[in-house]
Amino acid sequence: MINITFPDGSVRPYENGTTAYEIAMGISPKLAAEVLAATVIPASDETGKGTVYDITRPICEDAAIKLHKWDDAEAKKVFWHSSSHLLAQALEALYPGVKFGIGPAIDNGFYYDVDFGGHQLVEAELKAIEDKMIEFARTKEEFVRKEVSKAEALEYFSSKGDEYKQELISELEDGTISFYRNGGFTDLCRGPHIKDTSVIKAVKLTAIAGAYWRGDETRQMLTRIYGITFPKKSLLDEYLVLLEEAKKRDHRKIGKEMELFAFSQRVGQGLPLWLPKGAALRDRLEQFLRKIQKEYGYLQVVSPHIGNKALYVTSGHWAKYGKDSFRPITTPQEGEEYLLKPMNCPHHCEIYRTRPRSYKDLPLRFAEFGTVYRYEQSGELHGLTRVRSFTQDDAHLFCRQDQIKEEFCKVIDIILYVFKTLDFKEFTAQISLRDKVNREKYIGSEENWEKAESAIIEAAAEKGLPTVVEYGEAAFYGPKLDFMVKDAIGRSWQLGTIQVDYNLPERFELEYVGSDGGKHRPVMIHRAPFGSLERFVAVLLEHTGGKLPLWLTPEQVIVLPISEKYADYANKVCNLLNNSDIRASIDDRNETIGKRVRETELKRIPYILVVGEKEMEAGSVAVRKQGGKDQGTMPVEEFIAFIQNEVKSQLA
RNA sequence: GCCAGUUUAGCUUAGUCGGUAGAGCAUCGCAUUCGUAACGCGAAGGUCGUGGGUUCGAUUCCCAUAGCUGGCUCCA
Repeated sequence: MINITFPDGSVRPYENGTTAYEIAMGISPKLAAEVLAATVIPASDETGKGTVYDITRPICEDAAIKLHKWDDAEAKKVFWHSSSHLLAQALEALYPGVKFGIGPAIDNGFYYDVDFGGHQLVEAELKAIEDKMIEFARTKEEFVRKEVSKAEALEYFSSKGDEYKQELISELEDGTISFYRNGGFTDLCRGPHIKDTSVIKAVKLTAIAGAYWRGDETRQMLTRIYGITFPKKSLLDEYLVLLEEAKKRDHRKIGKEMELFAFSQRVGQGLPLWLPKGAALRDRLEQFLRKIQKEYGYLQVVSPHIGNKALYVTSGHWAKYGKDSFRPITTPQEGEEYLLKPMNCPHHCEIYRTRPRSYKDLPLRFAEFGTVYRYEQSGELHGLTRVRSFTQDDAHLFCRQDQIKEEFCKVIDIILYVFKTLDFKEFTAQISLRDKVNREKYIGSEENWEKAESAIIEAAAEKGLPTVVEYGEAAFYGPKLDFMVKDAIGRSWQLGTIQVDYNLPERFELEYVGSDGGKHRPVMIHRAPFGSLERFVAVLLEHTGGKLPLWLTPEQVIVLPISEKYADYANKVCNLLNNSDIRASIDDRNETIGKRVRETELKRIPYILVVGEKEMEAGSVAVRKQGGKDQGTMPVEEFIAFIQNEVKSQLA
């Protein structure tokens, strides 16, 4: 007998070799039908993390168990991974001779990389594949696990002629290899899987894309088929609705509708043009940050858009990124070369060097809304989130070793204030450290890296941030802390970043005179709460669906006179608002009030003031809030105070 | 950069199995002077992304090229 501990702490005895499915059955058949996977934490497991098991896999020692239903991430992962096998099974039935790469579960579904030989898969074929998957799912095929030897595994796939699987197997250790079979399809797989295919009720293949074998651009391009499956048809429908909602919130669409920014083929790929309303929006965001940064002791600086190549040779960026950047700008002077600035830090280092610095000067915080230019690969460009010209809300903090943590904490405070003001309620902080093994790409000493990494970890802990640690995600010059926010419909975006840098001060030979009279090297911290204005505006538009907070939105109020007769009064109201720094305009076009209200709503303007006979006589306005909420009629002065209060409360 | 798809009026789009294109919104004119999500009538607007090729004839077929989209790789 073995003892199984349940999440509520209760312990029950079971026969050795019992399965999660049998345990669930013992509780209720309904539960057993819904359980897709189980986390089993054997008493001997010192990490306490346990392993996700197939529900049919025997449990052979005392263990804690957690049964996973669809709502758990673990269950979804197993479900989708199994679905990728179902996809492969369907593909093998429909396209005999196809070869398979890998087919994992991802955040939203799964994919399988497939080599179709000479065949070019087109989207029209997906429907037939979906139907075949459903057909197989209904036959209730069990996922059967089988341990195989390395030789056996190689033999199977070489007879099948699948060189991709053979390559994968050749890298595995003998004795750790397992196959899973569903119906007539057998795949190399570590598992775990769902019990059988019958729980897969709804299938949607979402996209076809090219993907390099093993992510290596020098190797074979495989066809990647993306899909998602659900245990209920209604869940698929909900998912499709969410996709529609995401489409509606696309910042590229909203940016066009709200006339914020545009692109021109003639200006060039990835070079956004900010239209008047968008430029004003940026300006408001800049002022917002300037104000708080001033409170935190930042000093605003300005640096040119180009810099001598020598500057980037010194910084090391030329060696690392030179070949993939915009080409150097030449001059009439033989041998003279300049680069469009790809970052602001080297310039700020030179600003630091303009005079000898004392330990009393530190920390020194140089801030700049600095526009930088990077030659991103053409296929990588996307709306405002990935462009070739963008403006960083950049700052570099030069400080003493003992000040790092405090400076870090202060930056975290600024970032949290930004998130709060812009209503990003959910976020996590990702601590990016060096790769655990492969360390030759990092510049700087082991000792300095250790110090930097622990400073970040401590600061994050002190501020109580929800954190995840990622190894191998650090920049080449230092570890970093990145903030990932969740938007209103649950998608994750990377925003603010804080990075420690022991490298540039070294390269630029930055120094300060300490209290001991000796020369010391300052530490540099890069930070950008928005990341870039472009990216931030994009995320903000997707987060809010274009319904920006009142303080930020391009047009706050529109005044609609019922007819021409009240246009003069409407103008008067509009002027009063403008004089009180409220962004108001008038729409006195010869259109019905209904039509103008509709158009104003579609333009996402927060307040509509309707004025006619009654309002003109009383010196009042009839207030309608975005979405049709009638706020009643009030004197103009009262409305002005009302708006000013709302703005003030949003910025508090 | 790589794979695939896509590009028709300012915007959203229909369409032509090869015979030079049709709509809604926006714009302009007329009518209307209106009380909270589309009043009516009329007009104008397109060398169908660009350059080649095939053809009696190309927006449609083929090739090249650019932009865009979805992925891959990349992201200082």
